[in-house]
Amino acid sequence: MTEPKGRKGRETKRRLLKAAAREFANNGFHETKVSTIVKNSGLTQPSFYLYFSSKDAVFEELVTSFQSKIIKLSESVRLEGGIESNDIAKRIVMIIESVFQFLVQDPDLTRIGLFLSPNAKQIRNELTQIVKSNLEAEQRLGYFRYNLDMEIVAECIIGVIEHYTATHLLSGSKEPHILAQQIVDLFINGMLPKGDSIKTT
Amino acid sequence: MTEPKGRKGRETKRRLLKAAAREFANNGFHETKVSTIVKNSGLTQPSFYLYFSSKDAVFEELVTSFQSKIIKLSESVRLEGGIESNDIAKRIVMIIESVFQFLVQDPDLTRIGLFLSPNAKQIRNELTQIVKSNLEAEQRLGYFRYNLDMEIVAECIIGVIEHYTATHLLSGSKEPHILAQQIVDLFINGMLPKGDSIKTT
Amino acid sequence: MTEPKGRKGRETKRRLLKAAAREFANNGFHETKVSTIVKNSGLTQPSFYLYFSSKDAVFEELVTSFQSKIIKLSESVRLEGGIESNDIAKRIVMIIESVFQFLVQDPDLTRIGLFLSPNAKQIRNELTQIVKSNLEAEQRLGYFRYNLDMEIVAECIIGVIEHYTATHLLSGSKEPHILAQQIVDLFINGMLPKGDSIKTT
Amino acid sequence: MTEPKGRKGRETKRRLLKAAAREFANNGFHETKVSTIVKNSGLTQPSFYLYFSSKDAVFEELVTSFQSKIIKLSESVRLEGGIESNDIAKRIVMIIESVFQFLVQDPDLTRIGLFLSPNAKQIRNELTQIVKSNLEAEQRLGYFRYNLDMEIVAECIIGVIEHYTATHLLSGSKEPHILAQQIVDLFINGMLPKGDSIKTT
DNA sequence: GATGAATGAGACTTCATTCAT
DNA sequence: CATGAATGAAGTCTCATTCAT
Repeated sequence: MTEPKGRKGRETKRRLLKAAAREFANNGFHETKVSTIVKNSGLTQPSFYLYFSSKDAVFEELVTSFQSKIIKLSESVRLEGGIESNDIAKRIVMIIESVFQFLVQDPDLTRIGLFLSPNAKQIRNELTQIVKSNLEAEQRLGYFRYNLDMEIVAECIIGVIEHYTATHLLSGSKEPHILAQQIVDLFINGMLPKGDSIKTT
Repeated sequence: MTEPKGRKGRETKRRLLKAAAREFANNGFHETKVSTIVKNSGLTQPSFYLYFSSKDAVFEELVTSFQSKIIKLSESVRLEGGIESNDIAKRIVMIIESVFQFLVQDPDLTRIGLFLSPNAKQIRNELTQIVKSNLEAEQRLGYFRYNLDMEIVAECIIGVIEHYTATHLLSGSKEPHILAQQIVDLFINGMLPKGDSIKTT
Repeated sequence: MTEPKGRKGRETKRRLLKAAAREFANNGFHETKVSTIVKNSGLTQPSFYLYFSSKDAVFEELVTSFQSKIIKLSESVRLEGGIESNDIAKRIVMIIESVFQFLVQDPDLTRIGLFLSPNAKQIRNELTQIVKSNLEAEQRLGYFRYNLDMEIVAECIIGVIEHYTATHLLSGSKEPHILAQQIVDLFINGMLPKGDSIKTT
Repeated sequence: MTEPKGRKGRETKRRLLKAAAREFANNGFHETKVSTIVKNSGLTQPSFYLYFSSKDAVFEELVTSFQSKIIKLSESVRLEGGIESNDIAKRIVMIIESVFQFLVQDPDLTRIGLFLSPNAKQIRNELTQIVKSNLEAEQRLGYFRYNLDMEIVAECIIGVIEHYTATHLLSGSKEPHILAQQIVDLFINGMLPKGDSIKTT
């Protein structure tokens, strides 16, 4: 609750956060018991309340941490946009890969921020908007079909990212880089054999 | 716990299931209390245990119900596949639309079966496999690029379906038919202007 | 929390209220444990919460009960005023005695309502106002010195009542009737030998 | 726990006592937390235990302090009694006023010693005895009605003092001197118009 | 088929107090 | 003289579940 002042306190708090993240990610908010968290941190229950005002508070702190990290990520992505390579596909691959890299880096936190948090919806929304505005800029430059609604595209990409994160990424059964390439190939080139095109309306 | 024999019993059980579904869908498993379910059904707690052996049991029953319905759906989809028109895009649109229609039909049940259930992962897997095998059949017929890994495509489609279901479908803010068209257009034709093609590896 | 519906429930609630009153009266709010209350009622803790939403709630219910009883008392006192005997002193004795009788009737409740409740101050205030307005009426009829501030008198009487209630009445070491007589004698006739009078300002 | 030796130590202890008194007076014993006391003293919890062996100990120390001060007061009152004027009413006014003055001087301590302490009853008893023996002496000198039980009178006076202390004195809404005059007037002269006298038994 | 009443088990949280520095 | 960190003990409350009618 009061921020720890010495090295030992900071260390203890980190341990608690880590243990909490693991429990939340594995068992969800309600199945996670404070007693388990402290046991896994080698502490007793009152110590927990030395660092967090409640069980909700740790959860919140983890969510906030995820949120602020993801904001940093999206900013850095935007920056790289400036040095933009002339190969549009490669650029998108890189972006998606870096998103995957970020998400896979701390799987517990990702599961909490992206799937467990009540804010999750809002976080996804923000991500969608970022992707959308990026895509629209590129669409205006002629890289993409002019008649494509980039909102839809953005939603689809986010959906795919969510899905893969939940199913293959956090479990480590797919490589971020390869995955990004395959997804982008699909979205960029579509499913038809080369040269074909179909009207769907 | 034993199946109700009389008409009144069946009716009561249905009321309980409905109330339970609403609570689970809105608040999740743990936030849902048996006391609330029975209150909303105009019953008392012991009555609840006349029809279900536990809170877990109702939840399970709802999940199972969703699961069996979705199996029926996928079978009917496969059947229609046999009689189908030669326009591949339209066919896919129809399939996806019918999935959306199914999911939107009972939003509470969908949220439970698709997002809340611990089986959700497995259910999604099954769906993915069905989609994949369908797509592969069509790929062999030359409808799709031969070098496309249909596992990837299937996963992406499922991801998109999940995402839209969670964000726009259950809330009623998008029409299943239009949505299906837009998604399929993207997947079929890709994002590039007509005629272009890009190597992503 | 929900009012008991059957005879057994009402009986149980009464038992809880009684046990609670005894504990509160003897040990104060904080030293009183719900666990003790239920033990003394032959129940388990959850049963307590079947009848009261919290520990605060029982306390409040007891205070309210005291408060409403005292209001009834003061009304009945006012009524008796109508049949007013022509002996003013006797009338006052009777009133004070009936107050003592009331307070001594349920000592636990009295201790709670008069000394432990955060409302106690307010309750005393109300009592003071009632006494004061009664006295003023009698003052206007010429029974009392015209230059006496009846607010002061009322406060003194209430103070004395409180004091005796706390020290001798609830412990049973003084008889209400005799006590009332002695107090009234003092207030009415003062301390001086007959005929004397002293200026105090 | 051991008495502080240095100047700084004594100063710190005084700060703790003061903070403790304020908390106890405002919130009662149980609502008062050691953590709050030390916070308001700009100290940490272990420091508290450097000066007091427990929470009970500080409280006790405050009560004892009040008690010893009140003993000094009653002694000084007795002394002044010896040198006193022959105007009995004025003398009593002065005594009561000096009691009020004393009580109002440190309101926190008064609230603790007179109302919060478990010893309060005993303290009041002692006070009552002192007042009683004083009054009896004066009664023997013929100042007061011979048939008046001075125990009763003493109890009443103490009751009134308590009441006014709790309601108007500590809050500052009445002046000690004026209050004392009005009370004494009532007790000395009674409520009847001059010359009247009533039998109450 | 239904209900009023009761409970076992366990979760979160608080607080006075101490350890080690 | 003082502090950052830690803990034992205990209390309030909740909830799924069952008993007895």
